[in-house]
Amino acid sequence: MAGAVNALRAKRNDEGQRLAEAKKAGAAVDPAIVRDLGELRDRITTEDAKLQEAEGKRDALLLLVPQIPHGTVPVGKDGTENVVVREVPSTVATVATPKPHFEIGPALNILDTERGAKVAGEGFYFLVGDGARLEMALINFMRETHRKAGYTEVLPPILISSASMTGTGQLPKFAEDSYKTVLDDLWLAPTAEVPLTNLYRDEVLLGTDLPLKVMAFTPCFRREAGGHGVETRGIARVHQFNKVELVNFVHPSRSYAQLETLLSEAEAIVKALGLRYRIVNLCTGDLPDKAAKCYDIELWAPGAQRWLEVSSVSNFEDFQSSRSGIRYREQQSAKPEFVHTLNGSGTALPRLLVAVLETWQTSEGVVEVPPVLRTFLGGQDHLERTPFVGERELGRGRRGWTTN
RNA sequence: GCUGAGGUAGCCUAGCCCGGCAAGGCGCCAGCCUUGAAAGCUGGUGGCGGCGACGCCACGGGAGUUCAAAUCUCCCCCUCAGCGCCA
Repeated sequence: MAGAVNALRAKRNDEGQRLAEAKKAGAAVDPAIVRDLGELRDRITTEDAKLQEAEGKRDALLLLVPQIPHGTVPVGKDGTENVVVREVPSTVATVATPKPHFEIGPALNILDTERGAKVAGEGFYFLVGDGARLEMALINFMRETHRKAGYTEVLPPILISSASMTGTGQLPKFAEDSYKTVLDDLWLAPTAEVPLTNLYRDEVLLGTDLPLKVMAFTPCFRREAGGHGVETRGIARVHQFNKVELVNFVHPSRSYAQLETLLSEAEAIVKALGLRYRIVNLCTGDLPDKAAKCYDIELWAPGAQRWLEVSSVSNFEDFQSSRSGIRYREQQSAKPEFVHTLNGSGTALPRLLVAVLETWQTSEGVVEVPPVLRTFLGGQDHLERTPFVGERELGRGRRGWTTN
């Protein structure tokens, strides 16, 4: 079909050229030829319209085709058949009856979900005082760790065009999972993966650029439609959270070796914090459509008695690069080929914060600061309670009316 | 947001007024030359299809006029300058 239109166009170009030359030579223009060419144009227009329509349908379908899982992905129907690759115990002595973060946080007044709901609604919260400082310390510890591992830090846009959302696979399938602005065609990034991967959209990288490692700390926004119940208690599942994201652009022949490296880079964070964690190889039934292979890092929250996913480390092969036109060329004469894109959270707050609070509590109302974070908290070795504020806190914070 | 000027190959630029195969430079690659290098010379250097000769597509994006559009018309996007607004 494409070939037929091509041939018609070839004829038009050829005849048109002859007409131009004849005209230049001063010959009279034969009206019959002009009429024939007009008819030819109309045929091209109608044939091309058919072709465009067919190609449009094909492309829309192709966007829905999932990535084929890698051979090392276990076959399974859902999350229950994921394979735990390894589990690493905490290096911190646990208290007899650890409390969940949603009790520790309010007791120290470093976490305020009630006022979060007041200001923005269900699924939003405030970190206050040392809660905010601990989160920033975690972020800065991660940024420094990854910078030393060779990452270039980026502060990206977090409002994202539809084209970029399509390039990384958020659209068309997951539109209802993201927030969209009303007056503009802009989406709130659900993850820094979107701006970071689209950094080099529609570009050809040099073979010597690879592997290219970029990271970004950003807020992330997710509607989490339908996700309510016991799992949403506290801040393990919220609409806005911070995350340090790692993205790699890799030569296809090295992407699976790089996946292991990326996993170890994300793992280094939770290990340094002394947390109990496990690595899970997602089975075919639980694997996201865009990923060819994906490891989850899950943290143990001793207070809530739950595993919390803090990182997904994935190889997308050319799923994203083909949608977003990210290619590389080995040498000038070579054709450009699609790179492989990988990404991993390195890692997501606030679940990391949850695990730190629950793991590092030493006794009633006391949370120690993990040693690796102390330089980021002015040398402080435990969290201070934030003074309670306002009438609603009477009776909790041992404050009262002024008495003079 | 307003006014004006712009968007041409990896980069820089000509062509646009006046429609008829996108010219040149830089950079890069290869070859020649050279003890080696530089310089110089020759060739190559957008995408898709084809084993290939070759063909089609491509001048920010889209629509239109025309036998024929980088060139004319309309809509949109982006960049820059000035003005306005603003953390």
